[in-house]
Amino acid sequence: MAMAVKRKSTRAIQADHTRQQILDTAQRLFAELGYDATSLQMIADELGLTKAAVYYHFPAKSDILHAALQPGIQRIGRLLDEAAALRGRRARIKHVINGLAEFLVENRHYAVMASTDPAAKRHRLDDEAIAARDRALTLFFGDNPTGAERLAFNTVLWLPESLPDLVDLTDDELRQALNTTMLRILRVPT
Amino acid sequence: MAMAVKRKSTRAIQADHTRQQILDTAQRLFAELGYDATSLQMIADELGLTKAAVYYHFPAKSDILHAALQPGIQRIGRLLDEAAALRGRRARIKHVINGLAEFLVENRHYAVMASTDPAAKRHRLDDEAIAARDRALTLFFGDNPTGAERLAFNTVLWLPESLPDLVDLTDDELRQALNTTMLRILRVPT
DNA sequence: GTCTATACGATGATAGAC
DNA sequence: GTCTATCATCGTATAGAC
Repeated sequence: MAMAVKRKSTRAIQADHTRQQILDTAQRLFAELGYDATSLQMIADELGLTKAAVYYHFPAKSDILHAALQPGIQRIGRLLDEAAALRGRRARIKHVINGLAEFLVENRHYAVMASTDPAAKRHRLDDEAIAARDRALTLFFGDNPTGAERLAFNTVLWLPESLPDLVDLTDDELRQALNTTMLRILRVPT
Repeated sequence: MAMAVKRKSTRAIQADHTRQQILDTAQRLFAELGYDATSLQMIADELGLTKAAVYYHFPAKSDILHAALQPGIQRIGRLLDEAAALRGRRARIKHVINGLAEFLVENRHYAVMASTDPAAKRHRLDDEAIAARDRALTLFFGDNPTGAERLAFNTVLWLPESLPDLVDLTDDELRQALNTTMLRILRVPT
C-alpha cells in the first residue's frame, strides 16, 4: 500500500461540507422541536436542498440523529477513560461530573437533543452509548449497585432535560448549579 | 332550572365507555412506544374501531394525551393543596415527596407516559400542569429560588423517566429509592 | 458522486353519508 | 355515533440528469 490516506477531491470536500451542514441544522432543529417533530423537509428547505439530497448523505433519518450524537458520546467516553485511571470513588465521580458540567455548559442545546430523543426508546440508544452508561455506573457504584444508587445515577443522566428551563442562567451560574446538584445526587460530600 | 343533572341515555353510556377504552389503550401504548410512535390506527385496531371513530371522541391526537394525563395532574394538585396547609418547608416537601413516590409506584407506566411526552415541547404542557409546577416550586423554595434550587426541582420532575430502568425493583424497594433520592436532591435531611 | 423528480404506503386530520 | 372517502405531509425508495 503506497498511501494510507488519499487526497480528497474538490467534490468530496463539497460533500463533507454538505453533510456537516445537514448535521448542524438537524441538531438545532432536534433540540428545538424534538426529533419526531423535525421533518427531513425542514432540514432540506433550510439548506436549499431536496429531501432526496438529504437522503443521499444519510440513508435514514435516525442516522442523522446517530451522527449528531457522536461527538458527545465520544467526549463522555474519554471522560470515563480518564476517571478509570484515578483512584477512589470520590475522585472518579468528581472528575466525570466536572467534565460533564463543562460539556453541558458549552453545548446547551446538544444536551437537550441528546436526552430528549425518543430514539432512546425506539431505535434504541447507540450500543456505544449503552456501553458507556454501564461503564459509568460500575465506575461509580461497583458491580452491585442498590436501587437507590441506580436511581440516583439515572437521574443524573436525565438532568440535561432541565436545561431549557434554565436558559436565563449565565455559564458560570449554570456550571455551578450543575456541579453542586450532581454531587449531591451522587452523594459526594464537598 | 328543574334538573341540573340529566339522566344519561343508553347511547351516552356506550359513548363514555368507548371513550374510556380509548384512553386506557392510548395510555398503555404511549407509555410503551412513546406518544409520536403510537398511531391512531393502532388504538383503533385494538378496539375494533376505525381511525375516524376515534376522532369522534377526541378532536385531535393531542387531546387523548391531555385527557390521559388528567388524573395524575389532579392528584398532584391535591398533594400540593395538602402541603400548602402544612407549616414549614421541610414538612411540605416531605408530604409532597411521599405522595409522589406512592403515586409513581402505583402507576409505573402512567409516570413514563407523563414525562416522556414530546407534547411537553410542542403542544406545550397543560396550563394546569404548568401552574402546578410553579406552585410547587414556590412552595418549596419561595419566590426567588437560586439556580441550583431550580435545577434540583426540575430534576425531580424528570425522575419518572428513570423508572423503566428500575422495573426489576419491588414496589417497596422502588418506593424507598424514590423517597431517599428525592429527599437528597431537594436537600431535606432525614 | 451528487443531486432532482417522482412515487409509495402510512400518518393525522376533515367532510359528509348513514 | 360510527362509518367511508379524501387530503396534505410524513419517512423512504428508485430512476435518471449532470
